Amino acid sequence: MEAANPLYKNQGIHVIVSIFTVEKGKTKVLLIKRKNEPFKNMWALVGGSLYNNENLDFGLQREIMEKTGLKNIETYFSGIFDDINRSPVMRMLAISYIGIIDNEKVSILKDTFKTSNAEWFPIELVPDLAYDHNNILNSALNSLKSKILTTNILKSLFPNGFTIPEIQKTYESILNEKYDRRNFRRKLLNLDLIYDTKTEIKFEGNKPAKLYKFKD
Amino acid sequence: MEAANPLYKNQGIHVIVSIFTVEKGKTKVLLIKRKNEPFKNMWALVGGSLYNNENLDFGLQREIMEKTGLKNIETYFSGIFDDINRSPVMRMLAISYIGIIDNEKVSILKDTFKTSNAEWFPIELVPDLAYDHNNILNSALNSLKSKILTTNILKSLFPNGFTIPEIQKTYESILNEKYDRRNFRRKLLNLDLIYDTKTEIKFEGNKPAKLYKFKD
DNA sequence: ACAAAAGTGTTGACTTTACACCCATGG
DNA sequence: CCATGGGTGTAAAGTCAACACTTTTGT
Repeated sequence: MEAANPLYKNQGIHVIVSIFTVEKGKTKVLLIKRKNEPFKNMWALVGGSLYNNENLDFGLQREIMEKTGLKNIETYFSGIFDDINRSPVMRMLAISYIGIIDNEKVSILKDTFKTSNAEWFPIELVPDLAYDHNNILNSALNSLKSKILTTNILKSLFPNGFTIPEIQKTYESILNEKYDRRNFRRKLLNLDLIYDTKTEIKFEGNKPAKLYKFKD
Repeated sequence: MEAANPLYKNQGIHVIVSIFTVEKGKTKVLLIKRKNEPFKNMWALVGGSLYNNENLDFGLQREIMEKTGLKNIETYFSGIFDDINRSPVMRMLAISYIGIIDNEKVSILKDTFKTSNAEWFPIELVPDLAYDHNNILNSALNSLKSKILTTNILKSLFPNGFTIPEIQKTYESILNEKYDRRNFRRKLLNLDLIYDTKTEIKFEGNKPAKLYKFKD
């Protein structure tokens, strides 16, 4: 059925995801280079237009797949962007999500039907992006900071588990803070988000560390 | 400009608000009775379809005005409802908000172009609602409960200020809890959301109470 | 002077912070 | 046996929960 009132027509929904990783103490975000108008040849966050037969998560996963080749990325709601003119094509509402993955464990398609490149950018080196994606990314980064303190969002970064000193570095990278080793461990354990796998990981020349995993 | 891909067409956005009040220890929600299809003659939350030339807040305020006569209601984001078939007419995404006002200080239009009635319903006596509005209301109530603990959302209930014992009853009504008077006062003051107006309110036969207001 | 509701302070329990020592490994 | 980084405990400070008495007003 078609909408009668012309004011109801020509509206669409963008689903956008800021996919983060943490590498050597740097928080990075995955950007793709657009092949098509509008904003042809500009860098952009991953995402695109929702189809009218998709719910939000389904459409977002399709867009992630189409533009990066990645499958089953866990995403978390971040915010809504409703500027009337945020797209030059037609009125598009953007619904923004965040995700986080280990960039060394995945391979990203650099060339797809709609993209001509894909790169991880350290967040302080992000260029001018298509649409209002710089804004969206900014707010996504804030969401990331608050989510790692209360949810198991980092699970996707450590699918095989992690040691406490290892994940502490990740927290410190994302939040730009330093924490006391002993108190950090206690606090993280008290959050009841992780459990001891009762296995140990050996490093070169150091005492082996306990391996933990996030609960579901 | 029209979207090319038919999957991009026929999508719309509902802006929906659960407007609450608290009266004699009861949390109530404002419902309107629909005059038109779909869901003709059913009760529903306030809201409707966003126009393509409106941002979310503007569209929401217009809908509130059209269906209740109320102006300038402060609203807070609550959630998104993306079921593909949540509207029988076409694919509609719903963006849900909450608001809270003093029902004794406003007058609600009972008959408008699109509504044939409007009533405050105690939340435990809410009937079957149009669309997925029962779901939306449920989640809105949870948002309300968490927002009163961290934001000044109750400001709109007490535009002229409040005494601590008075607002404590409101907290207790919404959260269904009882609190110690002394600890409640200390906690609320520590949140840094309110300030002492240095005036007092006299009640019949009681010690006068200090008047506080929410900060902006 | 009494009833009704408002205002205030203290103690113990718990949580959070700061901080120092011992342990396991590889070289 | 030494260097590196991992693991743990404790004391002091701060926060939160429980609780009782005093104040102001109208009658």
